[in-house]
Amino acid sequence: MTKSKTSANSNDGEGRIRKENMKKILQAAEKVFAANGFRGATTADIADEAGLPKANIHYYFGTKAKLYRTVIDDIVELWLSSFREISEDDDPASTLADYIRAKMELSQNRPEASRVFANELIRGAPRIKPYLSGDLKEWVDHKASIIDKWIEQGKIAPVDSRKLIFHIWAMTQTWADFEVQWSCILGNENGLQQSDYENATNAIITTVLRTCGLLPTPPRVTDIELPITTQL
Amino acid sequence: MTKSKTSANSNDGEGRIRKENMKKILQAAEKVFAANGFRGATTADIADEAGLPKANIHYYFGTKAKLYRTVIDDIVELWLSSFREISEDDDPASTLADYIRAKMELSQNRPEASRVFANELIRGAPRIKPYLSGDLKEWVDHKASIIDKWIEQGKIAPVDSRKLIFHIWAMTQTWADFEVQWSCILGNENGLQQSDYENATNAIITTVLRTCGLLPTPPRVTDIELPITTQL
DNA sequence: ATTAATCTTGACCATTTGGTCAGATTTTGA
DNA sequence: TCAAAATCTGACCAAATGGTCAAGATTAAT
Repeated sequence: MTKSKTSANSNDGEGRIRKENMKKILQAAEKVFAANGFRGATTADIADEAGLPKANIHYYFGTKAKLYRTVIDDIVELWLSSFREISEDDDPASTLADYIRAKMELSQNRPEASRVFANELIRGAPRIKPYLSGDLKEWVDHKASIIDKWIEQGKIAPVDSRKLIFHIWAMTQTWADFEVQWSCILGNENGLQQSDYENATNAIITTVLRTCGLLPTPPRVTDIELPITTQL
Repeated sequence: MTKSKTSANSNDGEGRIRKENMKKILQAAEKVFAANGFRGATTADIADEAGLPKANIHYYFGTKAKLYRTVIDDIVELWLSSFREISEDDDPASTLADYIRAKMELSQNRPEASRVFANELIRGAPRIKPYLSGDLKEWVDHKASIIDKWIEQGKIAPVDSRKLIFHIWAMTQTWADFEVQWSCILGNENGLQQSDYENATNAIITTVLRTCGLLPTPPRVTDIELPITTQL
């Protein structure tokens, strides 16, 4: 009735404390799960990383398994939502290049998310198989069908569309998952530089566009369709 | 002095029992470490997998860390030894194709080895950084220099040789590390088929050769050298 | 100011974990 | 055959782990 003083001087939401702490915990959890996998991560580590007592983690999330589940679900949502819709009328070259850039930005800005996911996959995806066979499969099927249409329309060279998608993922995610390997080999033990990501992005775009016959590169090239010739 | 009866009826080595058990344990350890990472793996799991009591594992390897170290070292040795030497006089197309095939065979036949390594890298490679910056960097530097010579000689199109190697690794190893993801998306929840590996191998070879301007594909192509054009 | 709801936290517990050990068993070598 | 060397293993331990809880502290709402 009486206009309560605040309740939200800037409407930053009900349960302010709750929201803030859950966020802190989720960020810490992503980091620790990325670095140790589900079994290797400890709630004590997560609590330390979040700067909260361990009991607090359980107050908000119940069990380690539920916390992990939340982290994974957030990542999946990020994954699926962060790429624009595409259609068969889009320009293949710029669409593919944009997609590769977006994935590389994720690798650079959210490497831990990528690693949590990688950990889960390496273990055989015990807790996300349904998602792989469901939403993710649908997503890939849909994108692949568009690529196939591009091929039919003679817009790009014949390629195995699903494998093209897989290999784009492999090349982009490797820069997050195995960052340490690439930085060591490039002679930078302290991590990759901005320029490394830029070069890598360009290299991947080049590879994918050449694969699709979209870059007038090595020897000159024009746009014709021809039978898929793969064997050496 | 007296010619001892056997000591090895078929010379399968001194310490037969020792050798056999260590092998059993190492195989079990590779599996368990691959599936759980170092911290997530338990010596009890490894013992079960090996069919031996836990104390036996410690009898042969001392600590979990030493066992892990041995597993990693074996994998590194396998890695570095399983590709033939190459020289600038070799034919680029067949050399690259052979290399990709060899890597894919490793992915198919020793997926757990690949996953142990992947686990280690995701964690920031705490125990193998020296190897990454040492032997592995040298290996890559050497191969990259040969690719660069091919470019100079006009045998292949201009490419970023190190990134080419990285991306070959990424594309080939993803079929071991993330097998479950690809099989789910391809609609085969029970794992990949022989034909999947074959198709993937061909897709990767195609991609790499097109990247290097070595496949007369999309639109027809002849073998000329031209300036590096990478930006979209 | 008061009270209900929310949040905080040290202490605690049962289970799991890496690792040890001493005594028993098997293998080896002459 | 027989003793030394190697192997085996159940029982055990201290530390770490996921999780609980009850009592206090803080915040929110009137």
